[in-house]
Amino acid sequence: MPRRKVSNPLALAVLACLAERPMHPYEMSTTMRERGKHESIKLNYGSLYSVVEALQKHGLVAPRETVKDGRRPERTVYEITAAGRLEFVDWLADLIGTPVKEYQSFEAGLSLLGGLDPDTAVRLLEQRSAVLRSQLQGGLEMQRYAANLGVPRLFLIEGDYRRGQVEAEIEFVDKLAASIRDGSLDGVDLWRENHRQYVAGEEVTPFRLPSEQR
Amino acid sequence: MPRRKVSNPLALAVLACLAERPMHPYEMSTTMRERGKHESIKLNYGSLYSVVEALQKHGLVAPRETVKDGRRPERTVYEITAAGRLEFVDWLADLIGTPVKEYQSFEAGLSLLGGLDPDTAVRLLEQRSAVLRSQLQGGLEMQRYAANLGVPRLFLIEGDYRRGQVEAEIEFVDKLAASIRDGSLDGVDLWRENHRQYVAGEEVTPFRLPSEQR
DNA sequence: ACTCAGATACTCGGTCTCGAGTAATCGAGC
DNA sequence: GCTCGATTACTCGAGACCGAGTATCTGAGT
Repeated sequence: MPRRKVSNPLALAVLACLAERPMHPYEMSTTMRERGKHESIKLNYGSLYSVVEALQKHGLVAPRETVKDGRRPERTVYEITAAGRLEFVDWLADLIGTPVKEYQSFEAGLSLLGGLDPDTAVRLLEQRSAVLRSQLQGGLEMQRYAANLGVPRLFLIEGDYRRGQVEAEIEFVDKLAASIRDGSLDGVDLWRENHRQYVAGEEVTPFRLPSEQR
Repeated sequence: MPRRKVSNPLALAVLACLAERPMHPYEMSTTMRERGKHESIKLNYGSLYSVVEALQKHGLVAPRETVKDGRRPERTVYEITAAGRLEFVDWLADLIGTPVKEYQSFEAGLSLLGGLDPDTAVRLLEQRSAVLRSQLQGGLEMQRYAANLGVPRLFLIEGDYRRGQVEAEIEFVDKLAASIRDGSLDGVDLWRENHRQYVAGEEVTPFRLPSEQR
């Protein structure tokens, strides 16, 4: 059983919306989009409806009324319950106060970097750096624009966080590329040799710790 | 249809293992653990076997032999195919060269930070910072230990990346906590006022852009 | 020689996720 | 007043994911 009865972060966003006022699911989705929350919390319809249903099953939200409007599909308006408010702050506190390990695809890629040849790796890292830089640029403009509209910084901190992470990643990527290029990274010689064997069709001698040497 | 026939990163690790030599699934799992790859790529048995099956279905790996050893469950040894090798480098190149947006739970939490009261938020951010610092410490020791054993840096870069990300996060968290505490973050006054209303049972006046003001 | 923890090797079915698909209504423009 | 694309609002089934559970074997200790 997962730590929480409903574990999709989208459920937290649903609780956040309903903490403000009752809504029907589709309205939650538009609200989230308007406020840019979908940049931080994955939103898709399938999950939205199943998450609301799950929240209801656990008594964290409750249907308040179902409006039938012409022959349109009826909208069910939900409200948050007392238990839902508790769950909301508890969950949120958890997210902020307790870091959890998350698996990122770039990290996965890095851990297998040896599977590429060094020159290709450098080229790709440089490409990544360039894309990250332009994303960073875009993010900054977005933030300046929002600030101009008068949105308080408080509502833009996710962006600040993201920016910090991207900046750190750029720094890392650039340094890594450089250290492969100039051979200063410990292990590149070995790496180069392995790939030479590989393209030559020879058997590749995998790395062994001194202690594992037979 | 996802970008790749098999999209679980674990499949990439499987290809990486088989690129080295034929193996049976369980051996892949132990190999990954020995090399610490499970820190970067989520590994669990259920996924492992279904992923191998999926790879086989798409012709990226093929069973080489099934060994029956006493009355133990038989082990099926797989090998990588030519198509599998192509997929491996192509996928890996993609992971390294092209950043993708990933949803992190802390970012989700930050985007809803307004749901906590400011003083609680500060307390939780301080707590997070402390945990991150100790994780960072642990990671550094691990790395020093591995370096002492003679593992080339090349095989530890995931850790370097992670460290950079954690350091950036600590910096962000500390700055954010400070700016809430001393009130220098634009929007805290509003935030405080909202929570005052909230605990007083008054109706909370949500933030509106000047342009949305009625 | 017996026991029992730990390693080996995998299976299974329930839950969660996804996103394309459906179907009705609104409204701008001819 | 008609058409067509955008918006509103939700449904559904295929497939991914998970991790507890099963069954066997090895080997250290008594």
